[in-house]
Amino acid sequence: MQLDEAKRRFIEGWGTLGSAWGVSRTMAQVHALLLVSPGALSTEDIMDQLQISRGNANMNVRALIDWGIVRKELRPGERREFFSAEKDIHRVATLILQERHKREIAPLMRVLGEISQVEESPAATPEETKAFTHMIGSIQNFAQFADQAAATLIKADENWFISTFMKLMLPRP
Amino acid sequence: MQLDEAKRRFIEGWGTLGSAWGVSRTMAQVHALLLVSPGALSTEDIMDQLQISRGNANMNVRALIDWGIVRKELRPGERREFFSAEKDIHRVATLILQERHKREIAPLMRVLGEISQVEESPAATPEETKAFTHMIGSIQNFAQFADQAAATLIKADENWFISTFMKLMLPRP
DNA sequence: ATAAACTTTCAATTTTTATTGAAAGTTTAA
DNA sequence: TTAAACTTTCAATAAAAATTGAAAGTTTAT
Repeated sequence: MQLDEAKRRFIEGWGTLGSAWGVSRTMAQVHALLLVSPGALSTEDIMDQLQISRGNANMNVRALIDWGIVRKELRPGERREFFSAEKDIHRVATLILQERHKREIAPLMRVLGEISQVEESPAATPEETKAFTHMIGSIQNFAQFADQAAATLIKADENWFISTFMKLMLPRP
Repeated sequence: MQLDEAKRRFIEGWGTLGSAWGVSRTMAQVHALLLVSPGALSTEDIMDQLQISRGNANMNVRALIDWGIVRKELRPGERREFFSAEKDIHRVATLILQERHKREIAPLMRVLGEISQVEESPAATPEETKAFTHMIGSIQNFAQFADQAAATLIKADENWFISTFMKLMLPRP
């Protein structure tokens, strides 16, 4: 397979993965394009390569910068902006995790905290209330654990020794 | 807060979380409703409580059954079907993880494996090709590690001792 | 065999989300 | 200050996804 074809397939695959996980297809494709481009690209480059409009390219690049996984790059003597993706995959994972935590997990945790304060009332049996608070509590515990574990493990994978050690030690999923 | 209000808020919050992670809002809401309902519900119950059509309720319940997190329940002497959610949150997490792996991660990994076979060609510099295969390789490694770690950690959290131990030992994210 | 009680399907419709493109805004150089 | 070279915005439009509801299909009891 030629490099161009391989890049095309990566962009397509990354876009598909993104849309399955709630990231717009185009945003994921812009990210993929920047990931596999050796140098920084201009808005026009992105428009050309992905066949999208200027507005669309601009919005999605801006969103990626918001996520912290794409950087503006200014070149002396050039007026337009160039963009490049963070290439360290562990850093990408960390940044995405942080952002999703902030945007989606934290708000849910707040709601869980509030509704776990549910009061006993004549309208519901004590058993029903207890079952509910138990359910909410176990979701809270699990989310907190998963959250912490994810961040820790990304750090762990950055270290070759721990990574290799764990791959040997952990049973297959 | 009354139990009903708390349940309503949970259903809303779970629906919002779902839609941010690529699960349809309604599917997540049906799941949430079943999670906080002590007994099994009929299609009609779901329609009433979430104010959705019969077709919609049926499709989403079926999808949840496909995911393995909702079960049909048949009652002797009743013709219609009742549905109940898996209440063990660790099992829910495991099943969701398995399904998402199968549907979204595995196909991407297949693509990554194929495109990592990219050949040297006159159209690209060896450096460019090497940078590409390095990028793809690090995504492959990371995905494999994360996958394995996630499954292992869910199992770990099922065990109170390990869970508590790790919470003490792992640094904060 | 028929009817009643359900479940499933799917074409039409509605709702939501993404995209366009042109106008408005900004920065730089002369 | 003006013009050129860009970037950003946003109302209109297009595309995608979810939803409805009625018809078709299925199962069970008689």
